[in-house]
Amino acid sequence: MKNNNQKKEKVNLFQKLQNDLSRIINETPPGERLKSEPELSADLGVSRATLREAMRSFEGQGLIRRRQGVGTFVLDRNQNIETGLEVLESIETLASRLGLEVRMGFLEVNQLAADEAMAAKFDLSLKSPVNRIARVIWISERPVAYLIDNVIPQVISLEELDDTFTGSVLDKILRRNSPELSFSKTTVSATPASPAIAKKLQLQRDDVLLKMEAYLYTKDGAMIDYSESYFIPGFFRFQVIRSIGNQNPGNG
Amino acid sequence: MKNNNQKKEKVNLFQKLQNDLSRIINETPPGERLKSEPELSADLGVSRATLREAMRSFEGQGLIRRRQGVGTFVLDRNQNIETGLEVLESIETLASRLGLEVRMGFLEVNQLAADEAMAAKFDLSLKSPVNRIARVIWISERPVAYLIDNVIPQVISLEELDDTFTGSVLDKILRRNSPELSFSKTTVSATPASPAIAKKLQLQRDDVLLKMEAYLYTKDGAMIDYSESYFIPGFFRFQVIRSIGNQNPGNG
DNA sequence: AATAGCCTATTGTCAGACAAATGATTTTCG
DNA sequence: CGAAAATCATTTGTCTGACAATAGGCTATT
Repeated sequence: MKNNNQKKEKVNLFQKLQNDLSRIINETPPGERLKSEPELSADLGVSRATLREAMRSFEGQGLIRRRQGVGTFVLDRNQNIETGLEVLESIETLASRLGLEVRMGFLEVNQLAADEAMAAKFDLSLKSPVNRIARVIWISERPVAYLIDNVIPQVISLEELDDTFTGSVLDKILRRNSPELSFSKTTVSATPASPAIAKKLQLQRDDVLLKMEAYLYTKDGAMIDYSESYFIPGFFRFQVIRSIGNQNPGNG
Repeated sequence: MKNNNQKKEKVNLFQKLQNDLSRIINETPPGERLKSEPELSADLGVSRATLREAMRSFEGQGLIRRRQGVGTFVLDRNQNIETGLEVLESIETLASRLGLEVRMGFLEVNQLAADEAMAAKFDLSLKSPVNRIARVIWISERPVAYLIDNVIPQVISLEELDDTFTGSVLDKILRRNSPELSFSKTTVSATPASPAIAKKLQLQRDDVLLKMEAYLYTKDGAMIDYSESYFIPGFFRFQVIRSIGNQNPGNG
């Protein structure tokens, strides 16, 4: 009996591979070549086929460039956070995937009573309690984003927001795997910085911000989190693949 | 005399596979299962390993969900897309779909020589001609957007931009159905209005604009149009559905 | 010195095999 | 008979080894 796999943990091999490969890519200076695929697969203990799936995934994220006959090269990320909008992930998860060092500043947690607008969003009655979690995200000693989550206490109570809280409501819900999430409906816009936000982000008032409003839904169809996010444009590039719609069949 | 923009017949196998697979996914109703990987790879004429690289790429975009022992399923990515970003359409088509009356002002058409940045985008040589089409969009007697298309002359020549031209490069290409389009890679950002654009949109300088940069690709994988679009935020709200990444393996 | 051809390293693709997970089916047994 | 256990078929996950295609460097020839 040939057994080349002594022990396989329950964790997803592919995810572990993605982490390892992500680390290697991040540790490699932009423009440099990675080791060859046979070498890497040997180093990482996976087959070349599996490694190539991960490579393809990173290529799709614009982190590497593969050239047949030459090698695989690390692209210059230019300290930009560039990500697809199709999949929702926390900025902390995104940053660690990109090898950027982020830290959180100015965590503010309040419980407030729902005003009319908020009550309507959550389909709650007026003055129901809503937990508001606001934070500033720093990258390389500069504030780059301001994020506000409004979440109903049934999903995240104030007691849960202890030392272990990283700041990301999304990550917390995902980690405990309850409730099961389905999708987020996000609206993209632009806005001048209000005085309050400008101060937090060390900007001038009315400087330009990219704004996203997101409604997070569970598989039951309940809306459990309404967030407003403000990004300094220079640091963030959000991508989306737009497919070609059904053409007008009338014209042939 | 050597224009290397002509595509070799031997197009990227992976790109072709992505197109085929994309069509299959789009034709499959959400929630339905795709054929098994061995079947699909046989249908599409590629090996299972290559197919799986493409699958991984689509999984990363949140289009499908794969479950070991069960199959691969098409996710429901458009619960409600009204002005969603998922599908590319011209602003003229969008407006007519919404019953808005739009008109075009300030159509400007130039031919310019590609500078370094533009040449790199199109993979052309320096100073190759590029046609630039800029226009202002008006809705209800107010300018609301400024759109710039840069397109290679092989796709749209200056002679084609006659009276019948509505202003939309996208619509023109779609109407004549050549070349066949595949998708657009769009980046969303925010920017203050430059003096030139502010004047065209009747704004103050440094007023906030939503900016989109889009690269339009044909089914051959060639990039044929690079566009910059500036929208006044109050008039546009772009939505996108973001699915939850599969953080938890094999847990139905 | 310039050029054409060869060599080698690297990614691209393939075929086949087995492992692991899942849901349906059949068997076992109280 | 009914429920639990075992079995089976299907499907994705991963591995192995091989060959093709490409690019860049090296060498021999002119």
